[in-house]
Amino acid sequence: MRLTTKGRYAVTSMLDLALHREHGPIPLAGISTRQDISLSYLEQLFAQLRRQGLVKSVRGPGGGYYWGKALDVISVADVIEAVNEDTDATRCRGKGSCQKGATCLTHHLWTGLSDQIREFLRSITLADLVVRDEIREIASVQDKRIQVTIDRVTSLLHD
Amino acid sequence: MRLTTKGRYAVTSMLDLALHREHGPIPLAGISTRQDISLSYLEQLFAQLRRQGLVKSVRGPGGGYYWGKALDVISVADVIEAVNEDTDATRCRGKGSCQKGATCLTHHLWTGLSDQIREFLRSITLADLVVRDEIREIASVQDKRIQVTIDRVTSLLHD
DNA sequence: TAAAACCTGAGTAAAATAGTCGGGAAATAG
DNA sequence: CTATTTCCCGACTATTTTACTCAGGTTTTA
Repeated sequence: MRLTTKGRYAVTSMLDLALHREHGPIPLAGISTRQDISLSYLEQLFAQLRRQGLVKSVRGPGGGYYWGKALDVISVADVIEAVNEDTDATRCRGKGSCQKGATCLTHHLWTGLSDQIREFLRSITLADLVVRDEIREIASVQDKRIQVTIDRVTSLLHD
Repeated sequence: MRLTTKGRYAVTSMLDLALHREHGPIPLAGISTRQDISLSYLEQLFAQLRRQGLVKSVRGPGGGYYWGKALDVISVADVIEAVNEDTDATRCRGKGSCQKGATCLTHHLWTGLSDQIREFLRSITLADLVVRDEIREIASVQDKRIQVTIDRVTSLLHD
């Protein structure tokens, strides 16, 4: 289990998806605009999320992504692990054969600690995050801001 | 809060230090041999640990490092943060001014989540890890293996 | 049939990781 | 006092990861 910005992007994107779920499939272009993440990078992240079954996709106009499981079944740990494809954390890949055949201190220590962190992050689901008021409010502000931008561009086009 | 191999090296080293604390100051050369981490890299890590007051040093022969605080006061989070000098996790450095002045979703989500992870890792101290039997046992095996190597080299020198 | 969306693979600049190298400075054992 | 042991420091470097871009697809619907 590693914690990096890549995982953060993935969690943020999944949360954006969850917050807009009433609008049907969500196109990546929208997430890209709202969360300021490049479209191509999002495509790569979602390809991994899709392989793990965390999201499903619909192609063509009106298409986009939607959650592949119930929100209270998708944990933060699931999302992070989906994009972080684990480089072995223990050098010995759990075989206990690092350091010339002997089991290393790192092995037991870090696998144990890593398991605890994973368990902790597994206990937090997307559903937990969505119900938080602060987050709902920010999402609403983001939506409004983008609507204003769209309106402005639209009016310019009609001048 | 990030979780990488760098932090793991630091935690492992601090634990090695803790396990050998009855031998007085522990030279980095010993940790390097036991944990298979390059001496120069250890020096860099311990320079950061020393700046954070997690370890103290004694120079000259018989010198080495020892813990700078009681083991039950040093948490895993302390050690990881000491070597990970935080690259801002939120892009806006906690100012809430990311994304053209508005507060981003990432900001609240990740700072909150990051705080929870930090709190969790802060609750685990080096003292907690030291008392675990598996770890004590592995350390003992490591010590024996190294003694055998030393004996072998010594006998070769006297042939 | 055109456009909107997903999909794929290859490439790439910047950053972080995981070191190396070379030379110190302080302390102590002999 | 001098050799050795240890910490100390800064610069350099190879590799990997991150965070993208680009150039093309394919699928589906209006």
